[in-house]
Amino acid sequence: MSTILDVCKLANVSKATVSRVINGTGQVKESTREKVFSAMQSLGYRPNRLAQALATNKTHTIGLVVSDFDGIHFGLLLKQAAASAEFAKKQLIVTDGHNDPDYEYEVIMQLEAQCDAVVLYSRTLTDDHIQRLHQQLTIPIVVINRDLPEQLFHSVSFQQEDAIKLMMGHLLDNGHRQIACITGHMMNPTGIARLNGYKYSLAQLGVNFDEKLVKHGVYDMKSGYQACKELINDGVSFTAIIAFNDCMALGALRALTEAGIQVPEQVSIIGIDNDPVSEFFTPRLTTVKLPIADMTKQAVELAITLCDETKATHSYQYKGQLIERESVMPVRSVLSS
Amino acid sequence: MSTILDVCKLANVSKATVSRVINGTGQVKESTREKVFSAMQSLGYRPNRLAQALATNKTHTIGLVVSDFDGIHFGLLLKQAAASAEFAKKQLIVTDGHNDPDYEYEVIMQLEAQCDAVVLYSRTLTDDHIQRLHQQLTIPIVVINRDLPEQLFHSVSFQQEDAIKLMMGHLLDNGHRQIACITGHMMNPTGIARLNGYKYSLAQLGVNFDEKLVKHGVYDMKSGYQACKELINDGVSFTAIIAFNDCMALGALRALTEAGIQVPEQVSIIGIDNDPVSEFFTPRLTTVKLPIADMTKQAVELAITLCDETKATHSYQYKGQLIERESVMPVRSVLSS
DNA sequence: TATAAAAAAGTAACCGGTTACATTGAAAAT
DNA sequence: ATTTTCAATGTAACCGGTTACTTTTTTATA
Repeated sequence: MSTILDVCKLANVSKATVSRVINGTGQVKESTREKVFSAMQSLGYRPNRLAQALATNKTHTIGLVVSDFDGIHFGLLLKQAAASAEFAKKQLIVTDGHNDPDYEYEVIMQLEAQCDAVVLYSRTLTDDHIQRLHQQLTIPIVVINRDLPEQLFHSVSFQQEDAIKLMMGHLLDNGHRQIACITGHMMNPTGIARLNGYKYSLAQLGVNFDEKLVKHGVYDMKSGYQACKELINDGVSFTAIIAFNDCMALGALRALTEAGIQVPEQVSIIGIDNDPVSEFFTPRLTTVKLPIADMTKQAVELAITLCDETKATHSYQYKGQLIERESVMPVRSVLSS
Repeated sequence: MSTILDVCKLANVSKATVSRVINGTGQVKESTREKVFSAMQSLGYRPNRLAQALATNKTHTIGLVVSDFDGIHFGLLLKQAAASAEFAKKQLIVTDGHNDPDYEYEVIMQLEAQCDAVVLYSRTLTDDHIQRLHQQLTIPIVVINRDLPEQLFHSVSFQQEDAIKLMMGHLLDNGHRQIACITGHMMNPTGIARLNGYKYSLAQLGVNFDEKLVKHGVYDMKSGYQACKELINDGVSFTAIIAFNDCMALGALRALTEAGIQVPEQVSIIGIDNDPVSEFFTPRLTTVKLPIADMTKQAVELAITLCDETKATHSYQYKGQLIERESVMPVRSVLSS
């Protein structure tokens, strides 16, 4: 791997001059520029990014941290982040926190010297961790999908509670009253906000909250499947299931199918995310779209802006959008009444 | 962000001494070590990785390059790579090549100064690109899922052709003779090897290869869906579909379902990958497992080994394993005969 | 043609670490 | 008491770039 010195020798100029032609800064005679260029060419020279970063204190890199690489939105998120980063000619470095808050915290702190800004999509970090990060870090951080009480940092968030209300509204409008709920993790704000939405919607119509109708999943198909199976085995009666994401809804669908329960004729299901696979199941899953790609784009672009200019705290809010497909229908009793 | 100099001042020692306690090298008096430690502590000091890398020419980082972030195996691959890397206390930096061979080539060359080794899972790079990479790069490269004629570099590969033969064998054993095929990209060796497997198996039983039964997809559900729709619209008759991955098989399943064609009663489907979602569709998809997690683990571990020692070219071969579920059954005519 | 101004190129310090080598001081050996 | 040995620490060069500042060369102006 050749260095700038090799280029210097071959082109018979100083480091400064080579540096100037690399960066297109300062004044360089055309003939010299060509000399240097061809030297770089013939050596296959590529400036060492680490050295450049060290010297300029600019890495031209955005760090993207997720709690876990198998996160549900992970694919879309990464793809969009990569696209936005490349568009701005920034490098993207992606890391996960192994679902361990302390590890994740360390990972982010380590990123400080390697990035100009970081985008965080965390499921595991506590609010307190995030606060500390915000205080300690000297580089800007943009948080996706996390609302902290005070708007202390840049964030791109989603109206969790409203989204659930939207889903519940759809179910309630279709006459459902016995609505089972498959939640996600309950240690973070997302799960809590969503459960609040569920309870709120129930209360609005004077339906009692029934603990037995609530099962906790971990956002994957398997846990949705299992939660639904428990629901069935428990013998509680319900006419609809609301799941805190599409994957779990789809897992539940499978459990229902296995149990010989018809969807949506006997039980309706609604999910949230608008996961690409949802359209391919039978019946096609009714869901609420969580615009993760848009949110990611916003977050990465904001992060990129923040590399160069300090800005007052920005925060963007996105909301859900109902996508009606085939997994929800009016409850039988309503039809026949 | 504090530097080593801040620690020096606070602890009243030289850079060398601080460096020694950071790395646990050389001799340092216990009392001094403590002094330095507490200085680092109170400053929240973290050594700058870039500077360390520049000085030592060791980055403790493995680069993972994929052609595209929405690659099918992407989730599992990343998760496993992250786990293996962390286990060895290496940083993992992940990049995609935007499905553009030249861009991908550049990305990898750029990684040279930032990584000690790179693991490549490429769908877009040509054999020639890979050869050039191998010649140009001064760091080792491990290629997943790619067989080059000569064993010039480290690789972890999958017996593509045999896997297809396994799938075809299963279909043929079940009496199927009219087997439609939904392929993937045809510009890379994987697609070609797989198609060869298809043709070979057909030829073995003296079944004519019929161009009309072959449709090209791009490994996602949508293309599988569309390919299958075309098959139906074309009016060609077939009793089974073999798809070059599970996603496309699942897309085809959806198309069949929509057309009112029963799976597996009227048409059998088989995929390859053992994608986690395959189990949740109805009917559960019969498939051939492609042990991507194992392969990734192998590749990353090999890459990590190669950071420290130069080794002769290694190459590992994995093979497929049939997972029988519910989407394949004996062809009707055979049953009734 | 001499001189000021502008352009081109070079010098050297710096970014934040590591490390070979030099120096210091104290314990061990003579 | 003197010399040897070695643990403990410091000095300075280096990694591969950037950049403020200086010097040299060229061009423009008088």
